[in-house]
Amino acid sequence: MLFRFFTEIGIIHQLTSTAFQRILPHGLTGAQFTVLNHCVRMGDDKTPAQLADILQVTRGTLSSTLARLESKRFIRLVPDAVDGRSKRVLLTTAGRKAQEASIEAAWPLLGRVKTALPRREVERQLPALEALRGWLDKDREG
Amino acid sequence: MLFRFFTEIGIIHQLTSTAFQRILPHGLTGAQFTVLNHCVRMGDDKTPAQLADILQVTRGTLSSTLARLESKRFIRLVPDAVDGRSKRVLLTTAGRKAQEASIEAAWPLLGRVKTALPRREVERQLPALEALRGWLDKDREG
DNA sequence: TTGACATGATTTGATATCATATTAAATGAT
DNA sequence: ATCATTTAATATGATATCAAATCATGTCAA
Repeated sequence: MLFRFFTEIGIIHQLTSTAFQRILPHGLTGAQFTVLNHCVRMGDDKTPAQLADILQVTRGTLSSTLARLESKRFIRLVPDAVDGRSKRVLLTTAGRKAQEASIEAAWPLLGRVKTALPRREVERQLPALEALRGWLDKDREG
Repeated sequence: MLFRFFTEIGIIHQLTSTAFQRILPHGLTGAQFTVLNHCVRMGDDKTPAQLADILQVTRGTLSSTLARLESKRFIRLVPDAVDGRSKRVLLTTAGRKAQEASIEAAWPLLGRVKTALPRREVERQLPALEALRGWLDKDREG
């Protein structure tokens, strides 16, 4: 039962993330978009370590994603002024535009999904998912 | 809102699949376990193409997972008797034991998760997730 | 002050995954 | 019968991901 639940979650993630990836512009991947999107919506100027914690990936993984975004000139990695070990992730104008173009491109896909998943259904499920995510995050550390 | 929903799904999948992977025996990965588990529960003797459709991965992806399982002697790939292009995936005794050992090893993890996600909550959510998965699968093809 | 430990970023090695290309075998039309 | 198309499996190249290792810098205690 519980197993079935997580299997469904896994397949839904699989299907949606590859569908989403196919429509992204500039050869962006889902992971790359996630970074850009966070910077646009929650602000940039965070360290890679902070970003990795927020996005729930390892620092090594994020390091490689940041390198690809930097080579596309969508972010810049600048040394931190006070801590010599640290860096800061800054969104470029091109990066902001790429995020906007991605949202734009996702419209048709989101529209289709809405027909299968009405707003009230999302509202019904989201709190439980958020709670579960929070618990899993805590359990992982403890 | 819809975006948030899929973000939560993605992170939950991320966290649970790596936690699960850490407890798996024999260096099994989640993808490898998924194949063994399907063979045990739904029967083996399917072709790679059938299995790929069921598990919602591409044939190329499954091909590589099957190669690893075969090198661990957990499955055998035998030529199909009637169709010269095709093969059959057969579970070995060692493969069946590995699936059992995996289930065994997952008990503590599942127990912990149950405290955060009671059975009635799963029952409440599962139908909607299954419906969504079915819809996504259809949409992907059409 | 210096040596031990902690922290930030990166690198490496393994696996998963997709898209695309390739090869082999079956099927179908002419 | 032969050629074109379809289908099965595999191979290739790119990216994501984790775990573990490495390297540089910072911090703290003796």
